[in-house]
Amino acid sequence: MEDHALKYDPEESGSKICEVLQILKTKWAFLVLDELLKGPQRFNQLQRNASVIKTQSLTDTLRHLERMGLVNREVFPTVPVTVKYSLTEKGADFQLALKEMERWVDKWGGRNPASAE
Amino acid sequence: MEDHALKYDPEESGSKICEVLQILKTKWAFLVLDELLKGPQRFNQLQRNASVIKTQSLTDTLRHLERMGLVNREVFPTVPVTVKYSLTEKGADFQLALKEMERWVDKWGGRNPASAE
DNA sequence: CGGTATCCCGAGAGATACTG
DNA sequence: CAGTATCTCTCGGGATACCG
Repeated sequence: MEDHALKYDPEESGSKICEVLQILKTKWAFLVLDELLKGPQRFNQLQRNASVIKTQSLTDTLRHLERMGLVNREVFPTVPVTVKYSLTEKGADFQLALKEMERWVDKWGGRNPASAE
Repeated sequence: MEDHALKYDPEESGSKICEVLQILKTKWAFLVLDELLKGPQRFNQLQRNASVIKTQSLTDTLRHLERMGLVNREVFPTVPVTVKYSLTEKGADFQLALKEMERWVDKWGGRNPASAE
């Protein structure tokens, strides 16, 4: 399994942004983190709230974020197993970046600014 | 040509983050924007400074960002053509998000915090 | 409920060569 | 210099089925 996707070295490329991208790995990470900011959630909740993400991608993303230390996974051995996902301090701290991006998209919309079209 | 990749509707998915991801489209966008924050650059400069991005991907990304209104492209009909890429107001405004991510990666590093490994 | 296991496809991205 | 044109290939990710 291992870490795999290190096609380039962040240090070498000279950009911290690269490092961020590698930690998050896929775009879904942004979405999952954003979703978990609303509070801890169980797997199915996440799936419903972020329904654009498919089961497999969601698991992958969660596992990855867990390994990167952004997400906590707690298992409760109840009758049907219950699993709670929550943000770690590291994960929660990413919220400022997310909020900034939301502010940005809020301000600039999806398209060109002066495009009357 | 058109807009193509709208596999899901941002509104429907309920997340502005999705919208951001669609505007940027690929991870390279982050890197290119970050690079252009240092000032306007010509194609080859960008390629050298962000050498992890290959020619084709760089063009794609630049064209995309241009269409999304984040980047300006100016052509100077000098002897060998000169092309200058710079950020638009919209593009430059994304810098806060980038800086936030850099602060974050700076603080939390690439790995788990308490991971003694 | 909370996943894992597969199969499959398309797009992102690498490498190389060529052009106005 | 600043790209475009291909070709290939990997991998993210969709769909579906099954398991503890």
